[in-house]
Amino acid sequence: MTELKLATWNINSVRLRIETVLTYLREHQPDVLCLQEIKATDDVFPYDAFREAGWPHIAVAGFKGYNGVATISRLPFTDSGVKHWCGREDGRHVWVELPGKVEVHNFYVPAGGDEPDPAVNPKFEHKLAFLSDVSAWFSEIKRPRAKRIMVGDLNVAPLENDVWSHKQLLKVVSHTPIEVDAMGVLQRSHDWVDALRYFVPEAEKVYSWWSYRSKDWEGADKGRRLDHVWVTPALKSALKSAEIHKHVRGWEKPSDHCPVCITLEHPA
DNA sequence: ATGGTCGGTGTCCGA
Repeated sequence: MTELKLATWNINSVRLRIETVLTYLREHQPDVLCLQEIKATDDVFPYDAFREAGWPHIAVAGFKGYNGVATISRLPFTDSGVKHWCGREDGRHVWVELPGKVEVHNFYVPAGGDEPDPAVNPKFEHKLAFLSDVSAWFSEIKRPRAKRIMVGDLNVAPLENDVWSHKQLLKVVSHTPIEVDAMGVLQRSHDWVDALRYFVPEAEKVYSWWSYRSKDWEGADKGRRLDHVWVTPALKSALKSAEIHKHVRGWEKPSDHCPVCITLEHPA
């Protein structure tokens, strides 16, 4: 393996958008694609479509109707598994190990509902507990030279220029100080490097999600960066590029998220 | 301006 190309994408129903995903795979040729919100159980996941397209290695943590994550790959897995969080088996984390002992953790963090107060909103309480539990786990398994990648719809836009208006979103779930703090704890739990911001200056606005509730998503450009790719320090020097594939948001019948993609050099 | 639009366990719920 000389180069590893890995993308993450909240697809908002893998069955409805299977042709869209295949088009993306053919166009961008990632070795590994991590999907979130597949909205499918394991038994109805479209395995054959991915196998026939050339991505035969698939790990799924499915769930009926909501959530669900899947990692599809051209490279075989040397190990894989599903982890459950907060006492629920709700399809929010699947992990795989690639040749060269590179672990890829694919997450769908709870969105958290509308009210950013854990005392009155159980969904927000769940989101904070989820981030806290994952942080504690990464702190436990942390090893200085571990080659790990964490990706997914983390449902937090941590930096001022990860949202269209920092001031107007301070009380909007995804950008509140309490979530941004929780994400900071998570990021420090394994000294994660934010791959996109490794290449894009913090002063530059960059988004991966634009609401469906906008007549003109591109013109209004009221986006947020909710989708992330993080790598451990051992992989930092291997980072070659990170891109947001914004044009995909403009395709027909799009997901409200677009893919985020990184290229790593010689990760094995 | 507190609406708006999606998808699926579809005529409500979660995003």
